[in-house]
Amino acid sequence: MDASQLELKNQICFPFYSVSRLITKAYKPFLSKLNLTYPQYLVLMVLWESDGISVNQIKEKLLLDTNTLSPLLKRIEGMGLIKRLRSTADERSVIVSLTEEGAKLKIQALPIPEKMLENLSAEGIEIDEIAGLRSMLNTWMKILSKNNNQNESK
Amino acid sequence: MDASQLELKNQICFPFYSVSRLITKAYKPFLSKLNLTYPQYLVLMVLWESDGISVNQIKEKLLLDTNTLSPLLKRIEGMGLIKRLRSTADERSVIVSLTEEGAKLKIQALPIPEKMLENLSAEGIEIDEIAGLRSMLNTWMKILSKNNNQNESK
DNA sequence: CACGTTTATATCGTAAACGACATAATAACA
DNA sequence: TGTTATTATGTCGTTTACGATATAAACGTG
Repeated sequence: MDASQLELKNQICFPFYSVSRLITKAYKPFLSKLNLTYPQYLVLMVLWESDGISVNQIKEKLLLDTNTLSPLLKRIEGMGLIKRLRSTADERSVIVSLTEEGAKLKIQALPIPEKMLENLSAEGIEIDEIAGLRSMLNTWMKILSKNNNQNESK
Repeated sequence: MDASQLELKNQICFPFYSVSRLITKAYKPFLSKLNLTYPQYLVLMVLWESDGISVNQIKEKLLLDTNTLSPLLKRIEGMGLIKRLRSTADERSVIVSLTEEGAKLKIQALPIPEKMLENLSAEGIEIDEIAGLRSMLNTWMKILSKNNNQNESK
């Protein structure tokens, strides 16, 4: 049992946790111009890509549970960017769709990803490295979320 | 301006955000046996490595601000694992040190990192890959946290 | 059709995160 | 020395996360 494994620099979760928070913080100047938080921006990205989907479909795309999504969606609705309507086909489902204002916000959001990449590369992070890392993380995401679902169905 | 950059699968922040949450969730079964949350575990790891340091030193190691750390430390103190004492040398500082109970908890925490690695590799994630990723993320952490400090001092 | 089960969503409580701001102690320097 | 600036910590309010639990609709099966 190697005690050095408990040192912070040898942890795998800690750098994930920190880098995730730091990148979210790096998004903040761009997102605060649109009066959005990062999770709100994620929801809108999902809807800009596929409008009129159910809460459950958003849950699956973002890997967030409904106890997180429900209040999050309510706030975005309160800002007038989305509407929530019970599905008539299945009254358990709630369909989330963009308002005109919410759809228009996409235009202002368009330059954000590019600007973020510019910022990261200005900090000395290679663009190639980012692309490689992204695909690796997407693989990890699939593996870990599968495990997550298995636990849920226990 | 490429609209596909706004798609979730092309984002760099989203996989970080998700993988970070999923790994934290994977820690949960181990940590809940010790009645700890992940951030509480991080604080204890810092103290197990260097006991009797100031809140400010913990802040620098974990990249968490004092408005997050103060209540976090209070909770850990409430659990009887640490003590907080004003430094006599500099009365602005608060020195955090482990209680006997807090120090003993390290023994129970020792097997956690190894078990986590076993779990990840059982999921199909290569150990080599983890080591490489860790060093890459540690580099990113330094770059992004430097930028973070620069913003603070503006 | 009745009734237990699953599904979709939501509420509640607690613990992070973090911006904005407050407070007290120390440092810096005119 | 007096006064301004900086440093270390903390409080407050808001938004996420998420476990536990609730509720209503739909499904499955005898």
